[in-house]
Amino acid sequence: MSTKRITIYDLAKELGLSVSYVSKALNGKPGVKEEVRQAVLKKAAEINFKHNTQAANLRRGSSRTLGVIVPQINQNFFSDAISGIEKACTENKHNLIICQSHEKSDVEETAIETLIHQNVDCILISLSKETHSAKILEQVLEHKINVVQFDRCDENFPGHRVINDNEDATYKAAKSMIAEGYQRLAFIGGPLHMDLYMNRKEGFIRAINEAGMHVPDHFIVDDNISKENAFQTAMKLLALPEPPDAFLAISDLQALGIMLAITESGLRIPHDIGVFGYANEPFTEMIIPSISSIDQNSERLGYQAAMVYFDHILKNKENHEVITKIIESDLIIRSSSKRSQTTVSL
Amino acid sequence: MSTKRITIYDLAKELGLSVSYVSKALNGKPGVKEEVRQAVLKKAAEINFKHNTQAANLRRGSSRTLGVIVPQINQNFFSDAISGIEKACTENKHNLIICQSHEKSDVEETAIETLIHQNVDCILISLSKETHSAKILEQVLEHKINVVQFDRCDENFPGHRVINDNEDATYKAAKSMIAEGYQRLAFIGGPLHMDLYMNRKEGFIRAINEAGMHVPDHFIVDDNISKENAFQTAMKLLALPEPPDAFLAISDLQALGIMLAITESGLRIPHDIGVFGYANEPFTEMIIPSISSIDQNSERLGYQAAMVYFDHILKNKENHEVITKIIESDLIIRSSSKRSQTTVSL
DNA sequence: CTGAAAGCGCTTACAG
DNA sequence: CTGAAAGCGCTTACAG
Repeated sequence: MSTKRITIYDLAKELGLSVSYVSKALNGKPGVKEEVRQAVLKKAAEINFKHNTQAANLRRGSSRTLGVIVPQINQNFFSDAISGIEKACTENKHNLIICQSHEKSDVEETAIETLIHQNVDCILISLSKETHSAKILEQVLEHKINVVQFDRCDENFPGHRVINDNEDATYKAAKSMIAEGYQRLAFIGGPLHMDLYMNRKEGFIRAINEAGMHVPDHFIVDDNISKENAFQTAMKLLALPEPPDAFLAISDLQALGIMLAITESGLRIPHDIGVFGYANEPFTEMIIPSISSIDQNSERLGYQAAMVYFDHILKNKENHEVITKIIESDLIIRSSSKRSQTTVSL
Repeated sequence: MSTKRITIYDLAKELGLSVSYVSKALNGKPGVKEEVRQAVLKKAAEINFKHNTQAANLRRGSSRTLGVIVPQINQNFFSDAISGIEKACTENKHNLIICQSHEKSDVEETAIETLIHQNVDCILISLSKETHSAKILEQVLEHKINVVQFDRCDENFPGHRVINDNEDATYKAAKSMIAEGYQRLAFIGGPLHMDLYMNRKEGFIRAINEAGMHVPDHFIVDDNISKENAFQTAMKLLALPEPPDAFLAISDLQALGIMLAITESGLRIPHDIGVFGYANEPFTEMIIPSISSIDQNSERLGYQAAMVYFDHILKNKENHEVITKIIESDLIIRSSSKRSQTTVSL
């Protein structure tokens, strides 16, 4: 029943040429007369020949395929990063296999195994929340597969990485809030075992110190990553005799939780209390008041992560220099942190 | 420089067995002593052998890989559908290659070419907005690659499809608005060359007719798919001497644009005007007022699309029956269409 | 229960 | 400019 696939043999026979010559013609290798090449291409289209990439990969020893593992594709940061990776792959004629870890380190390990089995040339990875140490990645290297970490990296795993200017981003966000006249800033952070959350916290502290401000210890809350946690924490802080008058969060969902708490406490945003989010998720500009946030330029980040492979690893195989690229993020100031001039729009 | 990959030959040599026997042991084929199988597995782990899936696929003639093409992965409907497809693939030990058409039919064609080159066993596709006819899919079939369409299908291309109960969803939504006391319903639709938009329109009309209501022709506007278009249209309709008192949209972004127009016209939602969206995007419950919408159960839809391949195509190759699965969607009634009892929450 | 041999569809030295 | 042969890493009849 299963009709056989049309191969390069069929093509060669049709044309009365040798298989190896046809292969060269198809691949645009030198030493093939241009007319012959055109004839081969024409006949290929005619008999509906499709090159079998997998067979070629097997012979060539490289798959021309990258793998990417992210916690979740349904977060804009990651789907945009993937779009950037895709773009780099298309430009460089590579394929991409996308895997999700769903924030679980065992699923992450399975994904890595799969990508090894698939013989990918390089794995781009943003670690799951659960992953405290990226030892698995060493196994990948043993298989001569390259690794580029992006966004969520393990600092103990030495290797290429592409990240945001996390410290600088929160530093600038905090400074902008101080400039708006907020005096008692609180910081709602993430789990400190992840570098990026640590850095975001440090940026906040730097801005505070530079301004000569004092922030009570209990105004800095780590490992508070969900909307619900942030809501609870904000409720508690707002009930204090001396509550904060501004919140800096490390995610937009946190910011949303905080805003809910502020409204519930009968206070106004940004008049009484200012709020700053992180990631610039689409909903930040859809709600009222719109949420100030930090755009991570995630598509560019993804693109650059893939380009570490194409520009660097692929081109100079001897050079074992480790690359670190920093992608600048942008401050997006909207209503939620703009005390000086309150505008309301949908 | 490039250390050679560890192959089944190395494994066989280490164990003093034949290559073919080791292969059988690894694949759990019958006719291998259990102790031998265990020994092989143990040694494989020991010398860090990783099975080369691509080589096996080449020999076996099937890639055990599915390909999925969606317009955009950064829309929740699609990323959730992909999660469902992934789940089905994992359960059935298949791999998945994800491609985006970015709503362009030429990119879509390239993606299809890529998947053919990758020798996938089946392509799951939701067509791009630009694709008026899915002739390319016929080419896929010529290559003995199966096709399952989901969500956005070409009705002229005969084949398996998994879709929502689009007609029923808008029918129910419209009925719920009528029950809330809205009298003059308007429908802001999509491009009619896509079945699903046509069906959504038909559902609306059925509800109207059943209620014995009259809807003026200019209250039904097709091909108005963006937020901006919907905004403009709503502005125009609201300026009429006899404006609508409710809007049914076929996307949440449209609903948002409509709400903006209502607010701008100095009217209140849902008191003066009701709004119903479609797709149940996360932001619908984040804004005030929250938007009533239709949950498409997209993860289940994706899962079922993949299961058409696993349950049906893979298992009975002789049986050429064409499958159509309908995934029921759920009405999610929130503030924007609830006139009887107005609740406000963040 | 175990193994020798052919072949999946290509590409890459090598030879002419 | 053109071609014959080997081999990428597996699996699958077939034979014993």
